[in-house]
Amino acid sequence: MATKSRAERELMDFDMVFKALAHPSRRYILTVLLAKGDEMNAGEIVSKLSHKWPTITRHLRQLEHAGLVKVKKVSTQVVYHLNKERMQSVLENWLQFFK
Amino acid sequence: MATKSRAERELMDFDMVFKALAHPSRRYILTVLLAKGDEMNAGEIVSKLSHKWPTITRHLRQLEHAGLVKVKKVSTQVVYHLNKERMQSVLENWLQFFK
DNA sequence: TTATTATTTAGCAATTTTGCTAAATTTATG
DNA sequence: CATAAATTTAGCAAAATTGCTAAATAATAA
Repeated sequence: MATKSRAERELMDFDMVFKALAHPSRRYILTVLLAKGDEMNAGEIVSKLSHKWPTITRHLRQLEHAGLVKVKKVSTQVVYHLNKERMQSVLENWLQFFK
Repeated sequence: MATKSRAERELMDFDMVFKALAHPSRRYILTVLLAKGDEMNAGEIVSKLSHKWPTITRHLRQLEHAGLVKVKKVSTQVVYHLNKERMQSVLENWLQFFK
């Protein structure tokens, strides 16, 4: 029961990714990462938005959960970078249905 | 002040479309329309989901607002059909950024 | 005109999401 | 070890979303 079929996994992908993309701040974070050459630490991202750090931390976790950003820790800093391939593949899979 | 720039309109498109796609029932409605050869009236759509009519009416309105479905009245019936082109164009525009 | 069918609107309760402040955690540095 | 810097977690209040029932509307049929 722990294993999921390909179709089930695809449904979960759609769910996580579309939920992540539903909020303007999260979409904005993605475009900021894109503009900055796709690698920024949390503090830099926070400085680009008008919300408090904990709020943005949570948005970042949702993006991470959706697989749209990847994270690595560098001493005390947390570096985020875009996962463009994931964005492409999940949305293309969805669009495929409508072709 | 009433006119919006191309960029502003694109931002609104992203907002409406991604919000519409965020809920699994709404995505499901779109795939049901697709499977049925993309034209169904409200009652048929309702019969394919496990929610009450007013709930689904509201989901349909959100899809319409996002431009993902088009609506026409045929006497007492309301016929919905997919706007595949809109789905394609808005999502492709978004994906374009990440290429 | 009345009744019927198809659908939407109103309005409310439950749930989820968002944003905040304050406190905790983690790693490096003096 | 104590402090500082970067970030997350806890927990709460406000706002948004979802689903429901009951009532309203619109077009057609009897």
